[in-house]
Amino acid sequence: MLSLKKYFTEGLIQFTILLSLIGVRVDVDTYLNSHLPPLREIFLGQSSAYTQTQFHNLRNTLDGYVIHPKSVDLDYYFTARRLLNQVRALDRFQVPTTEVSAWLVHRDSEGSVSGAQPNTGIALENGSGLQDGTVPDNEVRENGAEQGFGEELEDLGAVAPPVNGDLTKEVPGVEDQTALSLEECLRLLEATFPFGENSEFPAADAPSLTEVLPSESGPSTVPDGLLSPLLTGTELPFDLEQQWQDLMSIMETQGMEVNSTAAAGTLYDSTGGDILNANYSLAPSTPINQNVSLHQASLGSCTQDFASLFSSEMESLSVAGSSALLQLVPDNSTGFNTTFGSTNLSGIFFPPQLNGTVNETSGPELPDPLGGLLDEAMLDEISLMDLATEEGFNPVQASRLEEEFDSDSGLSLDSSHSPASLSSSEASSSSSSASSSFSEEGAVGYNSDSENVDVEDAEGAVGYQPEYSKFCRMSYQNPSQLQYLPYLEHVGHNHTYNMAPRTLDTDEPQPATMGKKSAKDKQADFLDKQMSRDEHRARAMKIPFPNEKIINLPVEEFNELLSKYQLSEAQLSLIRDIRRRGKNKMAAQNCRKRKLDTILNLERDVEDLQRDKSKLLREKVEFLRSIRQMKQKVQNLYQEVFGRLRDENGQPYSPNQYALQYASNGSVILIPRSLADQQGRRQERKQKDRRK
DNA sequence: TGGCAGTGTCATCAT
DNA sequence: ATATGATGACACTGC
Repeated sequence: MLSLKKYFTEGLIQFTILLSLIGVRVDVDTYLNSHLPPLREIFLGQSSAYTQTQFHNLRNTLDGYVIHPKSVDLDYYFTARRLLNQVRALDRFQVPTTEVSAWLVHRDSEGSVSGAQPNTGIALENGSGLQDGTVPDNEVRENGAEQGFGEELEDLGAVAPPVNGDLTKEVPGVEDQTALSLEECLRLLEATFPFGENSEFPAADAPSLTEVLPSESGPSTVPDGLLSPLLTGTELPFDLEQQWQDLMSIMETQGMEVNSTAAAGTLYDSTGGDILNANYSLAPSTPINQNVSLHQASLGSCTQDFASLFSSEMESLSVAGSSALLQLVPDNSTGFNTTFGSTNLSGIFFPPQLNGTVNETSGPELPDPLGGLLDEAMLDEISLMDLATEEGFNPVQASRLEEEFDSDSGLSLDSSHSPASLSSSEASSSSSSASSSFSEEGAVGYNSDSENVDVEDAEGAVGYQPEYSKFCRMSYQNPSQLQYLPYLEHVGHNHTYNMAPRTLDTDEPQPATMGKKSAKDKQADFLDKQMSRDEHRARAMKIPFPNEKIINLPVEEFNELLSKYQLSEAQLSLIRDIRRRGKNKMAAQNCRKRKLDTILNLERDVEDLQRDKSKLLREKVEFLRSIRQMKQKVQNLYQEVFGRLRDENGQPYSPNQYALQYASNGSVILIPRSLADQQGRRQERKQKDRRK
C-alpha cells in the first residue's frame, strides 16, 4: 500500500512536471502537501518526519525516501534534494513577528498637530469608528488603557508610535479590531500556501498572539517543534537584520526590485516611533472595513519633521499627498501565526512595480508585485560560479557526486577506466611497472612487456616513463614482439634510410636467397632486419661492444669502456654519434609521450568542464523553475492581502498609489507607492555600489 | 598515389 | 667546456 501510494505520488509529480513544462501551472503542494518536503518545509520548518536518517544508506535517501542509484527517478531525486536545500535555506526568512500591522500616515491638511504627546502610544482608531461589525466589542475594548489611548488620541488628533518604538507591541490593544481580517488572511494564506496536514498546527491549541509575543507574555508556550520558526522578538533564532539581508540578497540575486530594508526598518524603529509619537496627529476616526484595521495617522504641519525622519534612510522622500503607512494588526494570532509565520514568505511583501496582472475577479485590479522581477534575462545575470562559491558549492565534488548517480549524462562517468583518464599516480604506477626495455639497437623504449627486459642492461637508462596508454602502446612496443601482431606490423619500423646502401647491405642476406633459408637463417635474417642503422654501422666498424652499452652506460663507465680499447678516431666518432642518436631517440620518445599526455589531460579537463557546465545549467533551470513558482505564490498572496485592504471610506486602496512593504520589525506596512519606488531605487543603488 | 601516423634523426637550446 | 635532456622540424616507412 505504501509503495502504491509512493508510486502514485511520484506519478503525480512527474505529471505535474510535464504540465509545468507545457506552461500549465500546477500547485503541487495542494495535492502533495505531505509528500513534497521542499515547499512543505518552507512553511513548517525542518520536520523530523523528513529528516530520518538511514546511516547505512544515507547516500540514497531523500529524507526518508530510499532511492536506488539506478532509479529512473534520480533526476527527480536530485531536483528534490536541491530544492529541499534551497527551501531549508529559505527558512531563514522568517516572519520576525507574528502579526501584520498596517499604519496609514498621511498629511493632515487641517493642520491638527499634537507634538506634545510623547507617550501617546500607538495610532489607534477610535473604536466607534470601526465599522467592522464582525469584531466583537468585548474584543475591541478588552484593554481599557488602550481604549483610553484611543480616546485620547482621538481627541488629540495625533498618532504616535509606542515609546519603545515597536509598533507591533502596542498593537495588542487594537488587534482585536482586525480579527476577521486576520482570519481571512489566514484563509488566504492557507489557500495560497497549502500547509498540508493541519494536525501539526491545531488552531485550537495554538497560542494566541499575545502568548507568542515575547514582549508581552514571555516565551511561547508552544512546543518548539511547532512554532520555533514563528517566534518573535527575542526568541527569534536569527538576527532580524540578518534575515533581512538574506532576503535582500535573494531578491538581488533574482533581480527583484526590492525596497530598502534599512529604510523601512529605520522608519519604524524606536526612534521613528518616538518622532511619530511626538509630532503626528491622529486622524479622528478611521472606520475599518473589510476586516482590515487601518491605523491612520495624519501628518499635520509636521511635514518637515516627517521628512527629516525619513531623510536619514530615504533620500528625497516625497510626502506630498497622503503618505500612508498601513499596519495590519492581527487579532487571531493563532491562525495568523501558524499560517503567516510559518510560511516565512511574508517578508517578500514589499511590492516593486505596478505592472502586474490581477487574477482576482473581485475587487480592484492589483498590480503584480513581483512582475518583471524574475525575468529570465535578469536571472541570466546570476553568476553561477559566484553562486557556487557563495553557497559552498564545490564543482568538483558536485561533479563527482553527479557522476555517481547521473546515468544519463551521455558521458563516461567512470573516468578511471578510461585510458585517457589515468591519473598521474596511476600513470606513474603503470609506467613504473612497465619497465623499459632495450631494443636490439640499444634504445630504451616504452615497452610494457617485461619479457625482454634486461634489468642489468637497463642501468643508467632512466628516461621518462610515461603512462601506458592506448595511444602509446603500439609505438613503444618491442618491435620484435609486434611482428606477430598483423595490425601492429607497421610499428616495427627500421629507419635505416639514412644509412648508405652499401653499409646497409654489408651483412644482410640477399633477397634472392630468402626463399631457401633454413629456420636458423630466417631467424638470423629477422634479427638482422631488426638491426638499426647504427648497429649496422657499428658492426661494419667492428665496434667491440654493443650499442646498448654505448647508449645507456653512464658517462663515467662509458669513458672507462672506451679507455679499455684502442679505437680509431672513426670508431670513436661513430661511437659518440651512436650514443648521441640513441639518447636523442629516447628523448624524442619521451617528448612525444609527454606531448600525448598533455593532450589527453587537456581533453579530460575539457570533458570535466563540460560536465560541470551542463550540471550548472541544469541547476540554473531548476532554480528558475523554483523561483518562478515562489514568485507566483508571493504575487498571489500579495494581491489577496492588498485586495482586502480598505481605507476609511471602505474603498480599496489603489495599487497605483500604495504598496505593501515589509518592515524591519516584522510588520507589513502600507506605504505610498512613490515611497516604495524611491526605496527600491535606493536599494538598487546600494546594491550596485556594493557590487563595485 | 596522396595522406597520415609513427618513428628516427638533426639542430638547437637549456640545464 | 662537456654531457645530456627537451623539442621543433624534417625525412622516411608502412598502411
